[in-house]
Amino acid sequence: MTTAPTPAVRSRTPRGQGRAKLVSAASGLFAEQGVNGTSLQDIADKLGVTKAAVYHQFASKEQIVIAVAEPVIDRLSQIADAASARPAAHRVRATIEGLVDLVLSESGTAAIMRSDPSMAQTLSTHEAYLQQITRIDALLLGPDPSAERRIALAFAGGGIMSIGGVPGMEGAPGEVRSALIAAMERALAI
Amino acid sequence: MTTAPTPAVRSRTPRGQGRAKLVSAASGLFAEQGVNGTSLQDIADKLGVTKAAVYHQFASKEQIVIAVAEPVIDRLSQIADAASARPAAHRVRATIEGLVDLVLSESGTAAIMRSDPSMAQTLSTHEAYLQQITRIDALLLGPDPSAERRIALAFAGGGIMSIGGVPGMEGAPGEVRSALIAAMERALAI
DNA sequence: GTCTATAGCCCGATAGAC
DNA sequence: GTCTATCGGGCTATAGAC
Repeated sequence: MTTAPTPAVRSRTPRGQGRAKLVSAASGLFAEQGVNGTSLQDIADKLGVTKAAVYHQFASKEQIVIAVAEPVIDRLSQIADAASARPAAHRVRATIEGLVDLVLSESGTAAIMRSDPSMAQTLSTHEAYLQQITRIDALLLGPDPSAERRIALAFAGGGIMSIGGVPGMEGAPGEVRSALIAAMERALAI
Repeated sequence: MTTAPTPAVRSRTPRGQGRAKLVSAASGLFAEQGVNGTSLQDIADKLGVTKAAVYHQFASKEQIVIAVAEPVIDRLSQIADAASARPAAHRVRATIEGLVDLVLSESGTAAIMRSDPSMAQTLSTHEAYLQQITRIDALLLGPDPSAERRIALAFAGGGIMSIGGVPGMEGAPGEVRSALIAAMERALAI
């Protein structure tokens, strides 16, 4: 069949250059002030437009919250895909590396996705998010995990996702990455 | 001199049984909904009174936020005191044990103190908090820490403080405690 | 796709009676 | 120490012109 090629990721951004800018602005504000602490007026001001212009792009504030989270959810999916394709012995390491790279590049968004109450409530009913978190947890736990390892995962998960909120992590890039990978491997080593 | 004994901790709760109930109610709501997501009306409703009654006890919402954080700050101070009094070789372990006991007993409050943007803003100008955090960090870092250890501390600090937000941690109490201590020691071991 | 204008609601905070 | 009542303002969201 010679059907027209369907773009692999047409995504939820049908057409819109302004939409991407809006999501970027909202993401930064959410990370600084929290979701509840950020009004649509704040977002509009940062873009130099009015609230009504924002509402032309998104039907509600919750839709903006989802749009902010979606790139991170997509990357969680990619991390789980890549790790699952590797031999069992390398899956934990591959998952850890993927998560560290994720929080280093999307630090603010990753942090609020774990800790912001408003974001948490939205994501708790967002199937795509729950699916990917379940996959990541399963990869990090391995088969037949002990209670000790489950607790260590809760600890390590909170640690890695909270890194974005910590100042002074911008210094030597490669060093931060390897140190975080090492710390997470140690935390999970049981 | 035989002056009247000054109560060691008269605290900021001059007189008030209702005040303690109010702080307790606010603490729970802050943990569930975040500070920005909790209105004075929410707090008043949980107590079965009106907003005006809440304002009789606290002059502003920020004063409630500080009152919620204060017991945790006091315990951080006690942890640092106790750990500092021990031989250098035992200080890290003593600090870790203190922090684990703290998050297991004040889980919700500890979590929001690390992650809630509104709480963070209030605490960033609260000298008592900054002092105790500095002491705890110094105890966990030890003398002349490497960059690697500083990064591990940021990771471990986020992990331990976020435990309160994780479900399913209510199970076997002693087991959770020892598993968390072990995970944190491993994360910091460099 | 952006604007002005506004509806309708809830917010934090205050005044004053009991 | 709790109440009723209210102020001024910001919030999400909508309507409709350009």
